[in-house]
Amino acid sequence: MNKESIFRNKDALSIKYSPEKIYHRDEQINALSRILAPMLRNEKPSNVFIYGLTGTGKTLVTTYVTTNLENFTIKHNIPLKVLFVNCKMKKVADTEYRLLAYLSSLLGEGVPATGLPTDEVYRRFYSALENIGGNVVIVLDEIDALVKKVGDELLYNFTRMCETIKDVNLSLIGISNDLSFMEYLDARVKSSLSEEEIIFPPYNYEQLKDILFDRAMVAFNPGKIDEAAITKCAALAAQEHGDARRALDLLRIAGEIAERNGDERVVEKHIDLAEEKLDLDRMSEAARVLPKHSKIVLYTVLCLLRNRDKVLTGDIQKYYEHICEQLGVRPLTQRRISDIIAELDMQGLINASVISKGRYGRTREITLSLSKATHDKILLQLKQELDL
DNA sequence: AGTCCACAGGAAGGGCAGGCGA
DNA sequence: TCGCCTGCCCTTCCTGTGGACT
Repeated sequence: MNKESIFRNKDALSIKYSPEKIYHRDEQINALSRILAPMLRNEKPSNVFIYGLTGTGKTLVTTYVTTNLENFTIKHNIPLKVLFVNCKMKKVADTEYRLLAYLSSLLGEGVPATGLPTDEVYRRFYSALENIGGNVVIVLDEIDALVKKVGDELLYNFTRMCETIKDVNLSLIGISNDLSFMEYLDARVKSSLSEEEIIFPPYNYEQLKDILFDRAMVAFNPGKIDEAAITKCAALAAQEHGDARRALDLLRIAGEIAERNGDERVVEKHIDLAEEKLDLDRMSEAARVLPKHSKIVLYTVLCLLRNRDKVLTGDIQKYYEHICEQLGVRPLTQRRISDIIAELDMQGLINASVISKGRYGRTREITLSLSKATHDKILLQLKQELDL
């Protein structure tokens, strides 16, 4: 209690924090503002498609612009409603039905979590929209995840809705991490959704430094963090496609580690420790919430990769069945295991790539990119969770 | 040039749970 | 309570495929 804390305002390093100044995104802010401006004259704006890798400020800029827009319209008495949805939110907006139900609830129209036919949910959503009237902006964050899961028919319906609905200026903002995502779409959806496109390039080292120094000023007490630690953070994040979110996480965790160790200030060493911890935490949490059979498959992969650097689907299948026998559970079929491996790959828990071994068949080659310590800890965690 | 392996991955559908409305 | 709907997990059946081998 007597010691001065390292942090002054830790929230400044979280993703929920909206900084006073957004660095190196003036171009994108202006572009989005110009696109949405027609709403201020009660005219329908274009739909917008926003691309950029994780941690490039897409969501930050979008919320910044829409919040300012809302504040302005409240002052000038212009009807505007902004609906923000993260399509990756499990059990909330990851299917067509749930997304519509969630949007309807934001508009004040209750829709049960399941049970209704989809056309009825659409009908309720339409009527909620028409009741609200005026200007409505729907922001679909991580839209690529949704489309990959449920197809593009939903977007087709949405874009049709933009054109047909009465008395409402409806505009869609789609945000995606995946640059190739547009290729999956139906041509009509593509042209309608991307009337306007805004691209968020990755931050470079210098830009990340500006952002981190700015946030560190707010987050840490004076003299509690080394300049070298911040530049190291920026350098690490710049290597990883300029992900500002990761850089901020690193800084926050480094601060926490320093505080816990009772150190005076945050130095480079703490950043290294933070990087290790970040990897472990991400893996550990992802592994913890996996369904049972996915856990067994992950456990299998970790076991097999303890003394070699790659495994194939067939090896996993055999060992998986062996573990299932040990546990006394009925093993799933190869078809399902193939999907589970693909799911684990999608989540970044393993790296799987399809390769051909000529006359020895086509298969997936699975590797890991974990430190030895993380590997062992996750293996142990799964072993305990599975009761092995 | 043709064969053939060991899967990948699409399609269809079963079965169960959760929920609504009559 | 019953009929119906969606979501989810899974199986079965099937076709497709890259490239080493013959």
